[in-house]
Amino acid sequence: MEPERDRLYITVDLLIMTVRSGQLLLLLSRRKRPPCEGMWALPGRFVGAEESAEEAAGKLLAEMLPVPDPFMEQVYTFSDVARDPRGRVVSMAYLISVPWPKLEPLLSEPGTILRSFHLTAEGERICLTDESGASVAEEELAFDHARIIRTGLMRLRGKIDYSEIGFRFLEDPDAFSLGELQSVFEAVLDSRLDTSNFRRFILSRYQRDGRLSEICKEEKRGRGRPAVLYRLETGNHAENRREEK
Amino acid sequence: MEPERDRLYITVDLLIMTVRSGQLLLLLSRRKRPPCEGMWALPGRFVGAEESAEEAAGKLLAEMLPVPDPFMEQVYTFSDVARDPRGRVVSMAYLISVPWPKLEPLLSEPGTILRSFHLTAEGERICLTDESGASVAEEELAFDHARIIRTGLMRLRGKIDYSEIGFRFLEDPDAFSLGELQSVFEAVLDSRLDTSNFRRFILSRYQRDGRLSEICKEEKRGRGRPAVLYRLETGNHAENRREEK
DNA sequence: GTTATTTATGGTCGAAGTGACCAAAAATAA
DNA sequence: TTATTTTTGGTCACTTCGACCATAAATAAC
Repeated sequence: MEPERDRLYITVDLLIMTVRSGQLLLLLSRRKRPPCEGMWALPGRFVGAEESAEEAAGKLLAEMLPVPDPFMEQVYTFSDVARDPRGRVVSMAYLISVPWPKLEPLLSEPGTILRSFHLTAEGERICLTDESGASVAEEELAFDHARIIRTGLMRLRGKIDYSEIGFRFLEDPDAFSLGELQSVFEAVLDSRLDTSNFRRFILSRYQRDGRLSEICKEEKRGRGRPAVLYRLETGNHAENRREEK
Repeated sequence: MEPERDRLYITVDLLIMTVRSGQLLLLLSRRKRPPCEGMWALPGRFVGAEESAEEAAGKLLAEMLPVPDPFMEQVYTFSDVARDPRGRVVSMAYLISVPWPKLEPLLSEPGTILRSFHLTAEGERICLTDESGASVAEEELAFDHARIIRTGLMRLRGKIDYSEIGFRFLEDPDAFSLGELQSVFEAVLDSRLDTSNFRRFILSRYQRDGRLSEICKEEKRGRGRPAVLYRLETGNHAENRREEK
């Protein structure tokens, strides 16, 4: 698709995030074409005239990473005039939470161009780090994607302790331990949490209204004492409260 | 402007809100043209190819209601395929907080087509009430504007107790009493608050870091004991935390 | 097999915050 | 002068939260 001047286009850009061994990962691909050729970019796609942005984002995700039952959430819409040198392109950003075990086999498939980067933030600047430790500077990111990533990360961090988005990174929301959940929170917030306090927080918040229930304790992997497994009823609870600058 | 088929358009729709005597008001205008002729609608405008959505929203506001230093905030972007019968129109909603004393003279000017409605919510449904008590049903609202209004109201309510948005409804952010601020909160939340607890909440939150400071006590209108006046430093504090469903 | 290590679970303690009150001060209205 | 209204300040019980500590139950090390 070649954009025309004097016309206005909409794209969706995906913030595909996952948590692997205590680290928050973001998926980027290297641009093969100008503009911004060779730079790292969020996967994106133009929105067609016959589809909603949600549908466009869903289709793009299905093409690139056919994960079952993906969790998508609109983050923000970026409409600066000069954000795309090709012309007038408005970008709607969607945040997608994927459990790492579902993502990992898809990433190693031959056709995949997506690569994962460890995502953190230092003050206002985001930090993206390669598997080898090499970091991607904000200047190496295409368009205004650094800003989009920053917005998405702040959104995720802001929502994690009052919405269910943290649970969407769990391999199996019907059988997880509190330790696994804590690991997700620590990866997202990039800080260590007190295990005992975290347990109290989660249980008091979700077990009170019966959405979090103990399931039969199975024998589990890992070193220490085996953990009780829980299940979250993904009810349509009131989950709208706070927002972006 | 006449939309073409097979093309995609972007509009901004404004949620202009104010607080008058303890009530939250929203501005609507009656549509003069099809589609949705005769129905109540949010003021809106197409986004041109040479302007950002923020600029478009600012221009529209300046044309219709030239309030000084308006406070705008992007709420959400609505992109359902069938939301506009003319074709493919994506709407970006902006929330605008205006002090009633600045708004009132503009509303009574001859050219103004905007009218104010008392906005509340009963569960999932919004309630819009005329000055005379007559209510506007969700079905009398154009397009998907009922949904947009609902999203905006929830956003406002969710942010009011941790962001500075409540202060933007005050006539003078450099000289207000806690009673005036409480009245704003009560209007937005549509519930009564305990005066003493509200005072403690605001002072502990904003006075601690020096952003809220007492100013010299002027003689003031009203009945009871005269109030101490405060001033808020509208610093660029971290105000991004939580978001929409 | 015994000991160290790791992870999970449970609890305490004090600081801070919150909701429901009460009371007094300082103005106006009756 | 008295009643009413609004502001200001305070108490008290309850909850929440951060920083700890202790124990249980598994594996890893020796």
